[in-house]
Order: sequence, then C-alpha cells, then structure tokens
Amino acid sequence: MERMTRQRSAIESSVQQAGRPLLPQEVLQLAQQAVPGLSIATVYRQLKALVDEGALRAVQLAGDPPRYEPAAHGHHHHFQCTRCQRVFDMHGCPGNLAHLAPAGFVVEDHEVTLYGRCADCAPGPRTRAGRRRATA
Amino acid sequence: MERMTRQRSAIESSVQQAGRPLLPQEVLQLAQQAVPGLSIATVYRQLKALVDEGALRAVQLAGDPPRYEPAAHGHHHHFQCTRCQRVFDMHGCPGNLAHLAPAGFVVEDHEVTLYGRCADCAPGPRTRAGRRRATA
DNA sequence: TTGTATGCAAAGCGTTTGCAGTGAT
DNA sequence: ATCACTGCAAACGCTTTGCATACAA
Repeated sequence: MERMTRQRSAIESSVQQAGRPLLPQEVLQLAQQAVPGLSIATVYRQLKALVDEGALRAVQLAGDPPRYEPAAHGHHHHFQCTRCQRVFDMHGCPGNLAHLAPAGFVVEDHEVTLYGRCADCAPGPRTRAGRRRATA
Repeated sequence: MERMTRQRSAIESSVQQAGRPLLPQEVLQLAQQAVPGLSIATVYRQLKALVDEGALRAVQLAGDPPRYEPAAHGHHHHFQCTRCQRVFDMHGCPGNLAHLAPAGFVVEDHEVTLYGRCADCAPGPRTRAGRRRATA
C-alpha cells in the first residue's frame, strides 16, 4: 500500500490547509517548505494517487491546468478572479439545470463557474489601498 | 490585413458548419477535405486569428483542449457527453447565479456545463442497436 | 512586386514515465 | 531485507514559433 513519506504528507497537508484549490506548482512551492528537495514529478504522482484514493479532487476550469482541493468539501462550485486568477470555493448550487439539456439527453452532473473580481481585487468603494492578499 | 486563402476559408467554414464546438484536430480533418495539404500549424494560427477577429469563440471545458464555435451563436452553455466526449450547445441559461458568490465578490460572467449522455449515447428504452453516430 | 500566409520542423510547456538509488515498513 | 517512493532526466502530447517558400493582393 501507500507508504507515509515526508513528501506525501507535505503534499497532502499543503492541499488540505490551503483553503482554495491549488495548482501543482503552488503545491510544490508550499510542500517544499517542509521538504526542500521535493520534485515536481513527485507532486504530480502523489496528487494523482490522492485523487485516486479519494482524498483529493481535481478542479478543472477554463483551459487552466487542474487544481486540487480536499475531497471532503462536498458538492460546491468555484469562482475565479479575472485579475489574480485565483480560484475560490462557493457554497450553494443553482440546482434545476437538467431542463437546459436538449430533448433525449440525460444529465448526470453539472459544473458551474463564476468569473469576476474577488474581494481583494474588487473595484469600487470597497477597495482599500494596502490590503494584503488573501492567504495563499 | 487578413488574406483570403483556401486554408482560411476551409477552416472557417468547417467551424461555421459543424453545428457543435470542434477540436483543432477535428477542424483539421474537416478542412483537409477541401485543402488536402493543410497543416495543423495553420489550423492553430487561423483559429487564433479568427477568435481575435471575433468570428469564432473558444469553448474551454474541464481539462479538455479548447474547442471552437461560431461567435454568432450568442450566450449559451454546453453539454458534454460522458460516453462519446462530444460537446453540444444548449439554449437557455439558469440566470441568477451571482448570489452564489461570497460577499464582496463581483460577478462578471459565468459558465455552466452539464455532463451526461447525449441522445445517441443515452441508455434505456430509447437505445436502438445499430444507430449511427450523429454527424461528426 | 510586396508581404502575409503556409508547411515543415524544431522548440515550448505542462505532465508523465523509465530508471536506479533511497528509505519506510 | 523488501519493494514502494523519490529525484532526475528523457519522453510525451498538444500548441507555438522560426524560417524559407508560396501566393493573395
């Protein structure tokens, strides 16, 4: 079975603690803080293994490379900031989408993604100079 | 400006007449019926140019490479068959999605994709043996 | 004639994989 | 002592790009 290596736990906990879906490169950078010599190949291998085991889920959107998040988060959708490109979780689900499909089509699943400005990048009166970026 | 070459018109009309978003490889195959020597590099170059000019739109979903459709189709969403992987247009739009975003987030756009079985690949009573695949 | 568009092949880029060495069990 | 895991580098698949030629204007 799977062995508990420093690499594996560093990769898994990076994703578990991130609070938003992470790119493989972001996982590498975070996990390298715990395991300096960590290679990108191991990140890819472990991310794939963790997805297969059901610990993580791949979030694929709009031509971007896949991001990874804890599978425990349950059904939800995502919001991508058009300025900083980061992806955030959204709670709630529009539901009742099956009627959009053409006649004779069977709907099994759905994906909803919103695009716009995250709280940090939003324009207008709420903008404060010097606001720090959300936890990476 | 853009020159009207055989390659360009073959590529554009392939996408215009397809009836569903096409992958670059599919565009190549269709356009090669009109221009046998057509190269994949030219397909990529022209697809990019046509998107920049506003004639086509790129449809990007779930880790797949981008597909291309006529920009004239207006706002709509897509359905991807989990069996044949083809992508189809859906008319209609759930609307009222902005409330899903976290407080302070500004929604500018949205993307909705349904997954399931297309009419050709649907299970159950409608299935007929020997049914031919829809026009590729 | 002029310069963009093309075809070919090489280069990129993110991801995957073969291999021999490392280290968890 | 095993044998899965790791790092490295080569291999991959898709897309882009450099370059000399072809051809639309």
